[in-house]
Amino acid sequence: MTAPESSAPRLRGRPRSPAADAAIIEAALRLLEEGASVGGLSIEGIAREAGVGKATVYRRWPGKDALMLDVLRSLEEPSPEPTGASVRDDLVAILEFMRRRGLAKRNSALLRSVITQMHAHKELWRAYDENVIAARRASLRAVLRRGRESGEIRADMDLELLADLFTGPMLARAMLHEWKQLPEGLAERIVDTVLEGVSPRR
Amino acid sequence: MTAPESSAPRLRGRPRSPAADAAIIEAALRLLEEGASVGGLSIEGIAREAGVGKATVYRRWPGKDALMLDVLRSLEEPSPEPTGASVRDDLVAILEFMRRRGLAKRNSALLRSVITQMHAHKELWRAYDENVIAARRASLRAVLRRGRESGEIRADMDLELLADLFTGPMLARAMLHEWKQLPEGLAERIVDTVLEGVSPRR
DNA sequence: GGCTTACGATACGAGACCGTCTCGTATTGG
DNA sequence: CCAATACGAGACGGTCTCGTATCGTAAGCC
Repeated sequence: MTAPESSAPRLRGRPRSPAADAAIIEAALRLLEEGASVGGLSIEGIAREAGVGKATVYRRWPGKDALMLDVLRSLEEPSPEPTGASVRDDLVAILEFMRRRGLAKRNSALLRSVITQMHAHKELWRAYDENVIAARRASLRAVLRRGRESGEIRADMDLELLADLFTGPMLARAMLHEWKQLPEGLAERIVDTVLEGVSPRR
Repeated sequence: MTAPESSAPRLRGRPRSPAADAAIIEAALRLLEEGASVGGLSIEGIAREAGVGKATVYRRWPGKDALMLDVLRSLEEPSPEPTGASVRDDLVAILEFMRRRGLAKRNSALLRSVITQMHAHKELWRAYDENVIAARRASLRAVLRRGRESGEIRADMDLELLADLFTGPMLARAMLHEWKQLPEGLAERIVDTVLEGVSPRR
């Protein structure tokens, strides 16, 4: 998954076990899923859950922050390329991607914990923000801009606000009432409603 | 502010100091503002910050969870009564109320921490959810229902989805990019855009 | 086989916090 | 004055985690 170290390929002696790498990250994810907070995680607990010595963790990461960053990175999947068919379909695809991520259960409980716990360690959050969120947001903005040029979206709209109008409802629902699952077709309904508006008789 | 005990008015001996009540809750809020996570708060730390003995805290609350609940309650303000002028104005009023709460700085940093940290202690979250969020949601739903009856809102809309469409953007923005403040007029812009839709030429 | 490094396990001292308890003092009612 | 309770401060034994170090063993390279 994630190789904490890529430089200086030591050849002497026994190589580090990739299995341990994976076991550690898996254990951290498992604990987070079970409701542990980022602040409540301990290296000691993670090592125990992973069936691994503490030293094996410290050999790979200098501390909890660095480990957490790799844990987050392990969740990343490439976001979908806009097909370009129509702006409406691209927006649906992006929201549907979010929905599936939220449903993944792994992320559902996790994103909540992460997003806010992160703010405590400002550096961690900045790293996550720049590496992950910024990319997604840029992709979304590109789609919106295209829609404005093609006439599918009113020309006077603030792109920043638009982005929140589309993604906000999905995010809020995922973060606030997790268990009320994100139902099939939610992405389409959000996109179409925001596009067409809530008032009657257009 | 919040009286942890209201029954059994002990008359014997020295009465409990209301100043201590307030100091403890204030201290907890101060620590949360400074970025501490709910999980990271300690009774010991709160007592220290409040300039109060630990026993004084334990005399009032049995543990951290009960204390946290009162800390949250101390943030509550009555949500605005719908004026009934128009559904559009009522929606703006509700969102504007959310915006001001988010700006309060006290809540901004805090709500983030709370909303997700809470999920760890499921009971705490349920209590907060039932006591606070449910009431606001019911008020919002009533406004939406009224709008549907008065014809300001299309009849085929799912109220649950509508609620998320209006509140989601505000919530998401407050939770994700705190520092980018919630600008003046955001409530109006969200409401009007969702009502009228994003597509051009209605 | 010999060298080197990683492995799981565990011991270690340091330190934070827990919840209870005990100080000596302060503040009420009777 | 006296009994009762609250106060701030902090001692106490206990648990947990920290980050480091040291076991004996395992797995690669030469």
